[in-house]
Amino acid sequence: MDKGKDVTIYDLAEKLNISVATVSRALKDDPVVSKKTKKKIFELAEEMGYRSNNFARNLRTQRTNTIGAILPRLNSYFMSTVIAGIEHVANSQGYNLIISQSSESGEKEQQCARTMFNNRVDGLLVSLAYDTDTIRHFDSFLKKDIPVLFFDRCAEHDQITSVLIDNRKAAYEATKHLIAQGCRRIVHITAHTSRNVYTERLAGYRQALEENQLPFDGSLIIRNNLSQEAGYEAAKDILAMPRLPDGVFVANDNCAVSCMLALKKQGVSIPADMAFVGFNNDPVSMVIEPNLTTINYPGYEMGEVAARYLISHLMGGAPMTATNTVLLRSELIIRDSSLRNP
Amino acid sequence: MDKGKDVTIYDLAEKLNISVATVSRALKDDPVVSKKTKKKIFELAEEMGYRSNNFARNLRTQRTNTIGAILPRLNSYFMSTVIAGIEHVANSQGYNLIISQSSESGEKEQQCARTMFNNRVDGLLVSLAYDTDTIRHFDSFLKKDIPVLFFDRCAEHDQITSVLIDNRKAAYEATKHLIAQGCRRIVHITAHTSRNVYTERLAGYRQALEENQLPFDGSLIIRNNLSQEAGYEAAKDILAMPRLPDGVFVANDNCAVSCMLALKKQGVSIPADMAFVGFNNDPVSMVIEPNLTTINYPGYEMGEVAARYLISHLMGGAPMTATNTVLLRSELIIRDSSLRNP
DNA sequence: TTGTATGCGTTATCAA
DNA sequence: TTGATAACGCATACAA
Repeated sequence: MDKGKDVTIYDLAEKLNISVATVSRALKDDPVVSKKTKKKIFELAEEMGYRSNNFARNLRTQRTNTIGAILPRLNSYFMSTVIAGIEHVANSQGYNLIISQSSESGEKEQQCARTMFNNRVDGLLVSLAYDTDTIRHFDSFLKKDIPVLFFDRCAEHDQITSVLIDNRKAAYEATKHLIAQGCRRIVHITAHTSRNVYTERLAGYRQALEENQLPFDGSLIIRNNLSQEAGYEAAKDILAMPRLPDGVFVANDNCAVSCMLALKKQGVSIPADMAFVGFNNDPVSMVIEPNLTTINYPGYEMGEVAARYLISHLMGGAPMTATNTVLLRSELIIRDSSLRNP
Repeated sequence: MDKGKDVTIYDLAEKLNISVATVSRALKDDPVVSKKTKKKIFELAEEMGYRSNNFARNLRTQRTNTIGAILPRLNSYFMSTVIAGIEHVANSQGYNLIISQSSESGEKEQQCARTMFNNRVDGLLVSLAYDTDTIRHFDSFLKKDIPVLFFDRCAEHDQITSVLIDNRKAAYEATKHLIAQGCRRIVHITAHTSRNVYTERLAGYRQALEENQLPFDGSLIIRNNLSQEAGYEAAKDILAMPRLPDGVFVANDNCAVSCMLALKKQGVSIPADMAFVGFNNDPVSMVIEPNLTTINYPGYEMGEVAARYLISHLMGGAPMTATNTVLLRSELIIRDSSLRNP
């Protein structure tokens, strides 16, 4: 048990008086090596505390066994849940995971991509930043046939598969539900961006209005960054409206919750005066009173699916280009914040 | 712009009719290379889309420029905040971050450690799992002088520095506050483990009782896994007590919040009947009504400090063995859940 | 200031 | 079934 130096296959080979080639093969569990030698080698490796050198292997094989993930932020409930799912799959498949966050900045996202590229990840999982307006920074990957996969915050690209839910449909269901509860003037709070998830949700909202012969009123759309603080601001905006709305559909639970709190403080009764629906099924939706009706967004599953998909491709499975989009199931969870006739 | 093949320093050298050694040195910005040649090399590198091969370099230098992080779980508010802090520092210092989760299992933690070891991380950040009872799985790192650093969930070890808050003191303050609010029978909900953070909090709780001549009553200690579900169960336990408590100090906001919800549903008035204090300053503490008094636990800062500490050591800074413990400031945030005489 | 030559630990291609 | 050996791309000791 030497302290400083690492044990290599040369050490093993020398000690057993065989060639490094055989040792290498044995360690890979190559069936061509005889059981006997294999056993000898394994035992000695164990005894000498051998560990394979990944760099040398990577250098040789030109693969890293590492997948990269670029996320807009790490410290949100949804994203951390997704990461947990990704990590779980990656780890169980023997892949390493390297993670970085774009902090919702397109510029930072490009940096992250470059770093991932230089680290030669075998594949890349990405959820786009708020203000990413071009996805050319992934071209270098595609050019080298390194698969890239978007999840949640996606963009159209014919070489990149997207894993997401049907945001339009989910928003449609949410809005329809509010209408069914008697709402006629429904505010929609969404992000100030053209990121797919938000435009789709807006589209679903509009569709539900139209199908129910309700006019679309642009003054009922509030755009902000969907943070907690933004929720308080939104409440002010709502209270300042010449005619108060009777329903609010928010593209994010966090923002919905703080908005509800602010409105409640001003004497607004929920759901009687205003019914609320959020998005994500964040744990806070169960803490706010009344509990928030929301869209269940399976973050953990999304992480698992995305990672599994990427890895199975890396392991020589189905080509990615075949499928353009993988849609996960989501569902409306009805709670008290929107139930007017219980 | 060849598609398949990577550009190497050999390509650059050949094209410029100089040696690879010079190219290598120039790319490292070695001052020994003349400005002129350096410029030529940089320009060509840019033009040909050269990117350095980290494996080759790592293989050569025996360093990876990567730090590993093992966390009990990724999908909790606190932990994801810590990760964000770690990632921020690592990234800005040019270090890669590889992450894995032990899922609160000591066994899985050992696996993670082994993987990190095989990936030859330059340093390791660890927050221990619930049921980790030995830390021998980090010996292999220490033997090779790979620095290991604990944060939040720590264990005593004379070669491992710990970054944490003064849990005992924080719990002491929390309990003292409840006593000052008139509480005399204070329940403490904590984890079913001997992990430092929980034993320390319990110790702080006891100390506050003793200093105020209140008897310690083991039947007032509720142990569970501090999850949301556990909070509901804890509420049942509390309501089943022969004599109801008048204060509750929970080692975790999430659990506190669900416990409060369950108690409220049963007609318990908070803080009048029972005052509540949580731990962590999780966002839900601001959503629950009344808002939860809690200990502010600076997760992001903790991540930053831990990462910075490790990296500065790696870059040849202060040796880690000098400092045993880095204590971060925490503070009691008083909100309505514990304020009896407003 | 630049060049030569070697080793880092594996894997893969031959040949035996 | 095994062995010898050439890459893989880079960094550095030594020489020039």
